[in-house]
Amino acid sequence: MMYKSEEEFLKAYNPEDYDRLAVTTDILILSISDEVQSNYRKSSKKHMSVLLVKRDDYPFKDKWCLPGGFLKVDEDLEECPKRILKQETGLHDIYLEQLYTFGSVNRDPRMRIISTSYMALIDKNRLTDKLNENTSWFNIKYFEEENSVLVVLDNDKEQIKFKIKKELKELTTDRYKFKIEENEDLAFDHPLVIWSGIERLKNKVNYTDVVFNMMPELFALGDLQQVYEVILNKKLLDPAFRRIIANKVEKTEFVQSGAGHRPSALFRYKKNEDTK
Amino acid sequence: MMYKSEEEFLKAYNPEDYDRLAVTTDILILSISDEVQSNYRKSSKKHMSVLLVKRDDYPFKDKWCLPGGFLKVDEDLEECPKRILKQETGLHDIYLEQLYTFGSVNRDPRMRIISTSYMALIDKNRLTDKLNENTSWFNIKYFEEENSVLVVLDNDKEQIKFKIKKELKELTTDRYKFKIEENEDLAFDHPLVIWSGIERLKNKVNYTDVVFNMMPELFALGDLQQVYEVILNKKLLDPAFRRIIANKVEKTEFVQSGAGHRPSALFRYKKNEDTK
DNA sequence: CTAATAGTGTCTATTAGACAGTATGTT
DNA sequence: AACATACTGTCTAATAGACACTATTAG
Repeated sequence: MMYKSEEEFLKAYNPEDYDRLAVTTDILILSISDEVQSNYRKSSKKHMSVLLVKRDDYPFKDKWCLPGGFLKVDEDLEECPKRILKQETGLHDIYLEQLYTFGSVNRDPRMRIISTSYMALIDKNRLTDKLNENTSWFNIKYFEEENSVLVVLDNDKEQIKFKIKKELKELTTDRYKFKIEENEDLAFDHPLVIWSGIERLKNKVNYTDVVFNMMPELFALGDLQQVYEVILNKKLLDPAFRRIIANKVEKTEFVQSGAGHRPSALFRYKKNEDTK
Repeated sequence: MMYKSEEEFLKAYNPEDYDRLAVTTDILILSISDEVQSNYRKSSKKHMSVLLVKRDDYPFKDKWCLPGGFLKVDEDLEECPKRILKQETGLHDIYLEQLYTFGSVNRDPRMRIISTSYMALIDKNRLTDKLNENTSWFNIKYFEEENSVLVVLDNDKEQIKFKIKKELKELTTDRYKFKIEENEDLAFDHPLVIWSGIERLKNKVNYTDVVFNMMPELFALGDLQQVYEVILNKKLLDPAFRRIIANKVEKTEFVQSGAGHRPSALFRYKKNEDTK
């Protein structure tokens, strides 16, 4: 059919002619948690941690899932995760990055739902409000094997495990696509979202400064190094690490003492002026 | 409201209670084109090129845009770009990767539309069918400045220019987010899609083997190098280039001769067995 | 022979990895 | 003094950049 003008076209256009579907966003909120050691002289052990919500309604009633919600028609797509984030943590102005959009036909039993996932990186110290009920931080550990990863989440009371299979994509790529191999405890396709986010963070850590979104204003280099280590899941050598981050941080006049050993100087993030 | 069972919940669930919105996908189809030189001894000059479609209806009537279409309710999200790709090029089994999901409230005058963009990489030699009418390949050139990029597309008859502004994201990242600064000729937010794709490809070229999706079965290393050069938009040094790709290709018994200079050996892509 | 690209050898500069050492706090 | 971490010096290995050279074809 041909129309004479855009106005005429739009007047004749009827959204009701199309099938119903909905868009939601899910947010992978990541942070770093400290585990206090029994021996007062040892430094605290760090973990990555993720904020999960226990579903109190169908579908997936009583399972854990990522915070998320329906997109409103009058709200930009990126506003949706910001709104949910504010609701769950009380924080705004935090680092947020789009991860991936999932849209298999049967991912939600209610109706056809397309879900865009986001990753948020926060510094837990900024959390002042109490967490909502049904909400809890889970420490993340992951064990990579040849073609799969086992991810273990725990919050002292409960443990959640899932396994992701890495399948080499057809054709010529060395990138993986993922499939859920085992999952008992998490709702929807959220294991995929969690693992996509971890992979993304692992990569990004090497060529961006995103980590500093998870750090407090002032920090010791040893702590910073530990954060890199838990994200990358491997030990780093001190001198190499310090060389690499040298131009990303600046020393302050403050020190952190009282831990039974040489006090560490406190640093702050310094934006690198020479952007190549 | 509380329900006794999942069945009961789903029975009471009414999709009609929610506002209408639609999901579309747009595909950035990239390939490499050769420009034959006047001097028979000079090798052909290569360009990246993108497939565009001229809109024959409102909105944006008579403007160029990326191929795309509405997601059907009974179709997985990734099936949608595959279907459109088949329709536009006659090809299936081609490299496809999700880029980004755009969802500003007013990106489409018809109704609320969320659009997931994909990037497809193809080897033009595989194209046997004639292109649809209203469809054309445009060569891509881009000029990067301090905080912006000028992208110029042309297909001999028409030239399309747009300018993207790179804004440093708030907070601590060195990644950019983009904004359209100038655009006369392209529909929707497609300049953003095109530039996101080019950036993605530029990065990926360094740590994956995606380029080989744009190469024929057999190719000369000089040609391969030129493809890297047009993607990265800079000259590479021969020895360095050959060192880097050495373990990604294998020499065949074939050569390419008849060009007024030393014939080049033909290589084929070789998957690297040691995946670290 | 000439123009043009194909392909290699090798030196240098830069960066990453490894290890051993010194420094300095608390109990 | 003992422990634990903070921080540095320096050697070595690996990688990237640069340049100059040799090789081989059609006309």
